[in-house]
Amino acid sequence: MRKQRQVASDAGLSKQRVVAEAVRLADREGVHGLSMRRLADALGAGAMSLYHYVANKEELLDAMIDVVFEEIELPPEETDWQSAMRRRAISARQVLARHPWAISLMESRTSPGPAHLRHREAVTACLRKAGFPVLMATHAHWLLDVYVYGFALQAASLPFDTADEFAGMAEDVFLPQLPPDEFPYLNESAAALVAAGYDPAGEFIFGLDLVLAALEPLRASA
Amino acid sequence: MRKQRQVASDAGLSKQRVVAEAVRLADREGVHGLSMRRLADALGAGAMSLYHYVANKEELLDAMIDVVFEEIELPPEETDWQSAMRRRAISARQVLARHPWAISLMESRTSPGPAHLRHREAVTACLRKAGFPVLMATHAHWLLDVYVYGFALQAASLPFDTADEFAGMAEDVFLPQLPPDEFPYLNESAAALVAAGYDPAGEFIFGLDLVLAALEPLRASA
DNA sequence: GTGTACGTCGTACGCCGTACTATGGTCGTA
DNA sequence: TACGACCATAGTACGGCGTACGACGTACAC
Repeated sequence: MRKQRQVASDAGLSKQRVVAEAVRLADREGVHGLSMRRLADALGAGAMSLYHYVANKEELLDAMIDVVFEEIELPPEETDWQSAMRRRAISARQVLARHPWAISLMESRTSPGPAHLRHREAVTACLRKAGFPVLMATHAHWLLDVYVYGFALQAASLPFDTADEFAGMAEDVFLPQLPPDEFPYLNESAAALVAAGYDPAGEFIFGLDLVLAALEPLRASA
Repeated sequence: MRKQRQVASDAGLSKQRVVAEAVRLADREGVHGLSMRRLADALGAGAMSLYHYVANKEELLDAMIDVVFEEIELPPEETDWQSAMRRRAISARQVLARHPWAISLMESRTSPGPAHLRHREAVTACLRKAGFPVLMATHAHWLLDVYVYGFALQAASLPFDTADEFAGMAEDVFLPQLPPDEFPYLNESAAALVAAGYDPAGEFIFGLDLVLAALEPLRASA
């Protein structure tokens, strides 16, 4: 019988369990709150035990990113390319909103994991089958990724998440910092945004559809 | 007379000097290489002396980001909106390529500095004067920023910078990891990309012009 | 002259990632 | 059943981090 631990599910460690708990911890406390010691505590283990499942923290972070990619829906095969790309982009945005730490990790992870590669292959396949010439498919893929990750990056850097939070912060924080004579246009747009309501999902769709439409003409030029 | 220090330019510290040296250090060693001690060493000072110019490291990072925004060209006023946005976007890409650490900092900096605000005001002004309705200007501004920062984010996560480096890594690293039967499309596009040559500046212009053209129709609908 | 305020310093504390070493339980084989 | 090998786990320790604290020189106002 195993020694009693402070965690209910004490079914022994495994790389999968370690990585999953790391993701949960990062979701809860942000990437700054993720340390090997705290992760080990959360697993009811000693700090050094983790190093039997990951070579070092870098490898742990790589594995966490790949978990994120596993959560992103692959482009469905049975529809037109725009719907397929739309689906996977929306899924990606949701996943990245759920795991905001992932964006800050992307910049420093250079070698893609298996789920990431599978994802890239599926997206490239979808674009090629839709009639994009090889290099155009590369451009389109790149642009779509830029959009998805760029959006997530900007969204993560905003100190609010909902329309209400935005309205509250606009009144209490932003507008007081923006003298109307020095920043007339920012005042105008902040006021308009408060009136209209800030809607991240809608904002995402707006730009996404613009990008998808802009890519359409590049398709038949094979 | 001041005590002799290990650094040539020993004209006394100041917040500006501290921040400038921090930027230089981050350029040279990356954001991981930037510690208060190393920064103090580079300035020929003790670690704690820095805390008379910045409240804590967070404030230092905020100030560094604002220095980056100072370097980005404001949209010129005398041309059409597309040329103006093009200029400032290209400038932003160059600046972010020069300071790759800036992108990883953006995600965690939530309150914009003065240069950042001035920049936002200028961009918003340019779009409004070009005839974008208030909310459309917001959408356009957001989309352009998504593109610029998203591009920089992706570029920073690539382990190569030039066409030659890419070609070398493709042969030595990427293709060996991609069994052709499992990843046929990625193989195809990697080969095509090696043949065509990877060109980050060109890739940036390609997507930028696509986005600018897509935004044009939103302009007159006031 | 002398008080005061400020720039700078060394030191200390509690974190971090992780190298090294020890330990105890499990299991294949005799 | 006994033993030896293995391996998951734990303990300790080291160097580096951000930074709180208090002491030291000295420039300047009176």
